[in-house]
Amino acid sequence: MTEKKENIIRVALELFARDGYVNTSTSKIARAAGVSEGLIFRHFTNKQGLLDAIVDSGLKGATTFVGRLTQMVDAREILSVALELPGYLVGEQKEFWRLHYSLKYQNPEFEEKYKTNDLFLKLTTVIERAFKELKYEQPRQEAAMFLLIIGGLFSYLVNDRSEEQEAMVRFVKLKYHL
Amino acid sequence: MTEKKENIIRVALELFARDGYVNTSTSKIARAAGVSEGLIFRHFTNKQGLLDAIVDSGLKGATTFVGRLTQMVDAREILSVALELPGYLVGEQKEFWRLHYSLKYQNPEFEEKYKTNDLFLKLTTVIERAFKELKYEQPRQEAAMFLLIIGGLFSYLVNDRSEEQEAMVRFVKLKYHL
DNA sequence: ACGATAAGTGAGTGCTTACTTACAAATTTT
DNA sequence: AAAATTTGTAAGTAAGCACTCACTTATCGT
Repeated sequence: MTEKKENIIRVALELFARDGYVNTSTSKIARAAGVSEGLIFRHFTNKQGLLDAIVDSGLKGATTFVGRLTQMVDAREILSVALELPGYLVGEQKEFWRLHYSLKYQNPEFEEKYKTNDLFLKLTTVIERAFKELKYEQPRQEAAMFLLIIGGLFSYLVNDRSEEQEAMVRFVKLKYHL
Repeated sequence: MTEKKENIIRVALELFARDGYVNTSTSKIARAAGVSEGLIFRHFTNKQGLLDAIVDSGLKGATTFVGRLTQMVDAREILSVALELPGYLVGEQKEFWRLHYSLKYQNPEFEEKYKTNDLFLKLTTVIERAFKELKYEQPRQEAAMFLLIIGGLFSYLVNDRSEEQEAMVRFVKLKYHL
């Protein structure tokens, strides 16, 4: 991976996250990255290809995190670590997760295309298992609600409300005796 | 309001919600609405003006609903009705709420511009008051978490998952003894 | 019936868009 | 060191964009 190619990816993520995918032209990206516009197409074929490269690399962090979760055994630990998922992921890739949300509500095919639902499903399964082990009466529903809260934590962080996110994590841990 | 003007608004909402604001050109709207493109600008000055008209009218339902909530006295009724907010609003204006979410994550100035935060704050206040009256230990945090769940209900509905939304409403009502 | 205002049209306008092409320079392979 | 491949550029291109303008048609108060 040449330096210029890395530049393109880095700058494109920045602009996509700030202004949105559709509002960011390839000429803007080229200018900001200090390369010719043609180079974008040499490396990524088209604008969508550039987005694909960004999303693929961005989802890796989430995939490994969820992978680690599925291997844990202690139910309380699973729930506790799952609660820290948003803070962990957004902490090191905030721009990517902003972009993720803007794409999700703009492009209906987004989720299936990048298989974020698979990831989500895995997360659901492992959380449901934890609630089952903790003898909650409706583990499936508990898991769904827990995931709603985790989703909310994401949106806190993506919208620069990290204090509220931290307070909420503490509060939820208390509520669930974690 | 002439029939053609109404047509423009209706069709534009449909296309904005389906394809996104930026991806929908004024010429497409004109064609789909059966009017000349110039008429859009005669009535709404520019494309943003058309969006403003759509959002202003779309937010009215939410405003009156929250207004009614603030006048209720019974704490349990407040929480119960608040839980039905997403179903009620999305039920009759699903396209608008899809659009709302896509704009929210695309345009950073969206919330302040249309004052949706005011609405959200009012909702927070009334729910916190309800939890206080019900003698919950941390009414502020309880309210924040309750709102996270309500936000999740919105995203269920906007993504065509109404069964999950209904199941969740029932489950939450049970959990909070509503 | 008339004059004014509002509603509506359609052919432009200049600009930006994603993308291509022909070519040059750098790097790697043999 | 020659050949082949990869990386890079600059100047296009056609299509689409939001918006304008000169104009016609309909509505309506007097």
